[in-house]
Amino acid sequence: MTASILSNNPPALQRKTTTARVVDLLRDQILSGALPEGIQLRQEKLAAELGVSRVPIREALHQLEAEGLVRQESHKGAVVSGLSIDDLEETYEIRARLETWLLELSMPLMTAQHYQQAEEILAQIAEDQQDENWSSLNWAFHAALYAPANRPQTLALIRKLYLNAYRHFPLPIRLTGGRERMNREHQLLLDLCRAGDIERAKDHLEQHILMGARHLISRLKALRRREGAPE
Amino acid sequence: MTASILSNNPPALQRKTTTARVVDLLRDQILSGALPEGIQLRQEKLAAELGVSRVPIREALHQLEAEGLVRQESHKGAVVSGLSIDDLEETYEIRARLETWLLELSMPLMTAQHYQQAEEILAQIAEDQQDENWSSLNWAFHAALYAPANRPQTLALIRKLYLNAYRHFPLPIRLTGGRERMNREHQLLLDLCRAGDIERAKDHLEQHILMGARHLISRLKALRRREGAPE
DNA sequence: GTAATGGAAATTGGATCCAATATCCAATCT
DNA sequence: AGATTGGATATTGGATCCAATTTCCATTAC
Repeated sequence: MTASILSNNPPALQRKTTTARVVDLLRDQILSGALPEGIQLRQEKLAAELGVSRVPIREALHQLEAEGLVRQESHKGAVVSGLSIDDLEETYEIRARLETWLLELSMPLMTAQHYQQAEEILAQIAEDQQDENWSSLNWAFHAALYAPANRPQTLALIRKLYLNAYRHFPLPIRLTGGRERMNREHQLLLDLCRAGDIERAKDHLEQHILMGARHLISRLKALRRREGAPE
Repeated sequence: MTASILSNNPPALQRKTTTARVVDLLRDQILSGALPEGIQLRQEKLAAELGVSRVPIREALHQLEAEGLVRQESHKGAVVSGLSIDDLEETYEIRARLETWLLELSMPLMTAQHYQQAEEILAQIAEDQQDENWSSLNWAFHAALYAPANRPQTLALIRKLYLNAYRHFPLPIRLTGGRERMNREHQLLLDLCRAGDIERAKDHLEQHILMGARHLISRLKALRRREGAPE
């Protein structure tokens, strides 16, 4: 390839700096799993592939390190970081706490329009037969439920946890409980919201999140066992 | 001054990279309030003061940007970021949620040793007449209560929120409710833990956090009103 | 007098060059 | 043979140099 996966320069104005675009690109690749956990990120290689010098690469790596997506050691370079099983479990517990809270704040403020919007996202999920956009649609559904709570920082935090937890898994593993169960749970959650039953909705959401975590973790454990002792 | 606030090189080995030390230094200065919200960070000036080239400065700024401590715009440089009042309030709400949760997990696992440790921190706070270490001791007390829960990620997250919220205020403002009230609340919280009364302990902790937020915010509002419209 | 314009100075962004450290492999010693 | 050492190679870290953008101020037009 010639120069530049990056050079999709917006025709009119190129507002973003090279470093920022490198950050965005690498973040996408990591969160999507294209750059899997544990892989070495060589500065020169990346620079060549993206058609830039090493400087923006280095600045990008520092930024990603602060975001927790890569780890760097002094003269050894950058590696895409992973999550231990304990970390993963904890991440889901935090999500369960914060999401049930946002739902509680949100429910009294929900209007027909909100229900409508959530319903549409569920319809999109149903249409998405190949699950190409499953992850982002799933997030969109959750986010739609919490929107009325108007807690942008919390929402951003949860989103970060969500993406960071999911990224490690190839798609088949993410849909642990099966599409149908997921869809049923989402629909039930939305129905409980419509009914205004805050307690049951919270309980259900908590189960939804923690069950997902449990399935994911058991699959992951099995996977890692099969692979022997992955360093 | 000659070269280098940084050059406290550990006599034996200098393990850390220059960039990392710049990050640590700037983070400390920002979180301690030495570099106040809104101040411009000129790369060349910093480089000269620290006795290094601009490269590690730039990498450090990118890292701090990812941590949310500074904001950068394309050719305009870096500015120490602030929190809006809404953001501040939200931060405290998140803390209230997560900390009451950790306390709930923690309490059944607490032993005499944990009580002892917390008590010692309270003693240190009492001794610290000038409140030099008030902020870190206050955090240490909270962290000590949550230690048995064994949720390192959550604890790190809360700590980050804590520091990021407090940094904007000069010390007198932080101790909004007055030393005595703070100490009384801490002592009561610890007593409730000893008594094993989870519900009351959680309630009290929540009030402790949210009241602190309310006082802080009202003081801050007054302060900003007095200053006219600070950009 | 005020607004607009042009250009110099200041500042950031990116590339290249050099130094420091780590890694790898062959030669040597036990 | 296996461990160890020494040096070549690869890779990262830091400094300097150049280009691009913004900021500021003086000049000009109205």
